[in-house]
Amino acid sequence: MIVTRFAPSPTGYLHIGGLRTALFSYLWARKNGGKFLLRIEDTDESRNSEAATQAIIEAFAWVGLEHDGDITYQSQRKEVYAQYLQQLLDEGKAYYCYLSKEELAALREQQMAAKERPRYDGRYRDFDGEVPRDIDPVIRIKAPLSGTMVIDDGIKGEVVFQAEDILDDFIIARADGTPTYNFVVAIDDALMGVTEVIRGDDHLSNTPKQMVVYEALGFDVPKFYHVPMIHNQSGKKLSKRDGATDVMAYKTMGYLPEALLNFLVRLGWSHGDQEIFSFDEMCDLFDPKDINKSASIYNTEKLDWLNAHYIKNSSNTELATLLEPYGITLVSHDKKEILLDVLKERAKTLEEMAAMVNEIISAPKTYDAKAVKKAFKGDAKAILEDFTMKLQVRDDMHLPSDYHEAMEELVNEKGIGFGKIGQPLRVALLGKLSGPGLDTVMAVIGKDESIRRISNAVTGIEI
RNA sequence: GGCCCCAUCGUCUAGCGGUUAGGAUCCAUGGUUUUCAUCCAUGUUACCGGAGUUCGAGUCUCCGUGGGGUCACCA
Repeated sequence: MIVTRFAPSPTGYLHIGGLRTALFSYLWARKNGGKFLLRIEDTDESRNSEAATQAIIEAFAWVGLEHDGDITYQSQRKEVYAQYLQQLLDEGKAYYCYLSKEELAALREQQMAAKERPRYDGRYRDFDGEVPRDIDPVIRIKAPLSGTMVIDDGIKGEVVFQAEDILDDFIIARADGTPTYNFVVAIDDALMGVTEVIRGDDHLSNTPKQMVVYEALGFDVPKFYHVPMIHNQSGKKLSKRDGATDVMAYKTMGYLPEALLNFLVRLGWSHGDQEIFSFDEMCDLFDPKDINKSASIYNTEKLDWLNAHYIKNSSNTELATLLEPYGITLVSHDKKEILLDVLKERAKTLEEMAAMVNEIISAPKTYDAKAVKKAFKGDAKAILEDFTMKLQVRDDMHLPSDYHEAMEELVNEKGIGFGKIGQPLRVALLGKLSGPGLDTVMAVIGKDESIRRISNAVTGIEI
């Protein structure tokens, strides 16, 4: 069975890049009828926070990625790591190293000065002399110091490292006894039964170290897929400092989770020319072999387009609910269908849509000066007053077509173009020259409110 | 700097030895719309450079160049 995982360290919100690798892992598990596990890498107590863990869970919930089984917390597995540490010590595959931090730093400086690669020199590897007192030792693992390490990566292909280029006896437990990342990752992935590790390719150079651990402990090495980074506009690795990378910020800005996922799945992955993927389609079609080898630049132009697409295809009931966090209450509005039918063709985000609702529902507080100048010339006011009379004599005004007829009648009687009435009317109703069809606007706000706004404009606008 | 990865329109990408190098987005223009947006149509724009292999190279090889990642008692 295929088992994948997402293993964030809870140091802040979940960001876009993390969500994408999580999505890839999720899809690959679903596609294969396998499991997708979630592990919180909270071994560094000084940097972790419970709030960050909650933020990650909240983001997962919002986009609808469900992990299988319970969440694994590394902070709750200290005994497990201690046990394997002891095992390696007992088997002579790891050893205590009494080199102090200061001595290590000095060694590194010396090597750098000599233009050598900074690395631990192995002085305690087979040490049987007198052990220094007053030093809490770290534990180092015996790594192969020659030979080649080969990663059969599902995306990059075969990646070959020379052990002497990249390895030394690296630290697997700190002086305070806590285990380090490369050690616990390997243990947890093995114990959790993870068969496919899909992660950012910034981890590619960590992989040989983890392979050392797998081998020392006799675990099977999983299949690795190192996904190319997402870069920011300046071509560097996308980080939390780049802004607008908090997944939940996209909710606030009015993006739909299906749009965000569709956007992310196409960043670095493709299935021919297809652009639109439903969640089910993604699960069905995703394959890591179709992931690109090169990094992509983060650019949300396409996200806006996708979001507009998914808004258009949402039901009015769904939209009414989604607009509520923006202070829009439409459930009981008798013209909500008409309003939403029109607005969902126009909005790129829910936030934008909410603003559009407000522009229609509430009377304009100000009139755009340019719009007034353009629309209120000649006999505009007279035409508006004529139109008011047309409205007043009509009953049963409900549909946009009812208002359209009234406008049509007026332009026909007066022998004028639609613009003659449309322009000033638009300013009167909305305060500006753009917006949805006037017949729709009037149908939504009703006859009385329409007349009120027109009369306000006629008396309130100075020409 | 060492090691590793990468390289097609501005951006996301298709291509897997023979194509007028395709799609999407963005942008521009036209149509639809009383306006704006939507929608539809059209258009501009790309194989990093150089050798080699081959009848033929965006595709394979090598060398450059450029970009990125990583080198912790962080994860």
